Amino acid sequence: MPARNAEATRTRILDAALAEFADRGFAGGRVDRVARAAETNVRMIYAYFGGKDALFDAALTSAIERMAAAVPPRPADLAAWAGDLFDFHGSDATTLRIALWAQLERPEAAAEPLDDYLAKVSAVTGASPLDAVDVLTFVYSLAQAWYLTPIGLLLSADGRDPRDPARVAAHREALVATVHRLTGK
Amino acid sequence: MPARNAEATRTRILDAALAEFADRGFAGGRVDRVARAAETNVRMIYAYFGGKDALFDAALTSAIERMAAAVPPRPADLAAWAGDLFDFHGSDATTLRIALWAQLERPEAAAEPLDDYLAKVSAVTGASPLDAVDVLTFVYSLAQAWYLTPIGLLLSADGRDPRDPARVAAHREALVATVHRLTGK
DNA sequence: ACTCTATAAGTAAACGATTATTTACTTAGG
DNA sequence: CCTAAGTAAATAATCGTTTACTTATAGAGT
Repeated sequence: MPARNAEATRTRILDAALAEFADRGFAGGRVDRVARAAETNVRMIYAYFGGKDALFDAALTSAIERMAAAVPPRPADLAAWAGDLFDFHGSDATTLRIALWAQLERPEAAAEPLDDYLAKVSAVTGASPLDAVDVLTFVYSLAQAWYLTPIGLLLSADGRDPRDPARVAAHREALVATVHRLTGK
Repeated sequence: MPARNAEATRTRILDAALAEFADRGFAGGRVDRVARAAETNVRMIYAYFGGKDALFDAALTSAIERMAAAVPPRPADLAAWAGDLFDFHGSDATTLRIALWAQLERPEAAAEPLDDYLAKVSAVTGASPLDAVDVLTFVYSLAQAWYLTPIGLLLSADGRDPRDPARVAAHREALVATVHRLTGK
């Protein structure tokens, strides 16, 4: 391992950028903070990625590729797929957050990476009384619902602690059952 | 109508801030742009609201109060409520966007205003096999699903144009039917 | 009615701190 | 020793906030 490693530096920048943008968004994300977290300097970011815009897009694409790899499309069993997505977002909020931010701040860039992934799911949606794309948006949305709900709201409206693993597991069960019913059993 | 009107100026600032923050978020929102849109100057914003943080919170609360007034809670008919929410967000994306941004950028401030509103819905959830809070998060999420889906994704995955009113109406029907089934008919 | 004035409403400009981006320079390695 | 990798520092623009100032308006005292 040489002291100078372009590939490794690029990867460190990408990882740091993903963490930064998922946490603070594009407008709130700081280039010099990414450089410090990646143990390099801003000049390298511009050398490898061109600018803040391109860095964000690269981080977004990277995150969605990881999700696609960790949670493969399962068009034949959407309920199981929803459960997988739920677990994935529960173990790490990064992907959900950067995707949300992309949707709000850079809607053009938001579509492309998700496109390939979700298209595979909508391709074969089994036998449902509903339109395939409607089902897809519903299922994808249901899998995120828990994490999009303000925690303070859950704390006050629910009798149980939303951070309790048992509570989360209960919601997961409700999710899988709901998608099951939604897709026509 | 006097040339000097504190109440009117305050209202203009609040409306301009809501539009600005819904469009660009907290970090991306600019105080001087709000001042210009409100036909006043930044000093007034600090006189009336104290600072950017408090201005955002005031705009968020204002937006959710408008939503609560326009789409009253209907715990007895969640499917109809979901349809109302869908129509509301379809006619104006402001509330959905600023709420999403608040959830990402200011999670502490995000909960409170929504709290009262959604608590009323979850209070009486009729007869459902699922937990009341689970149902609430599902229904609220389903009503937003269409607008949280990247338009580019819909354009490529769906055979129909997602901006076509007929297509939107079809999704609305699917939404109401789904919530109906979800709440145990 | 009529000033006079205290105070609220409004404005312009500057301050100080950041921020994305670039220029100029240094160093390691084949 | 030449090129790619890495670094430091400057640039130029921007942004939230404050200071210092001006103007209108309502009400008290005559």
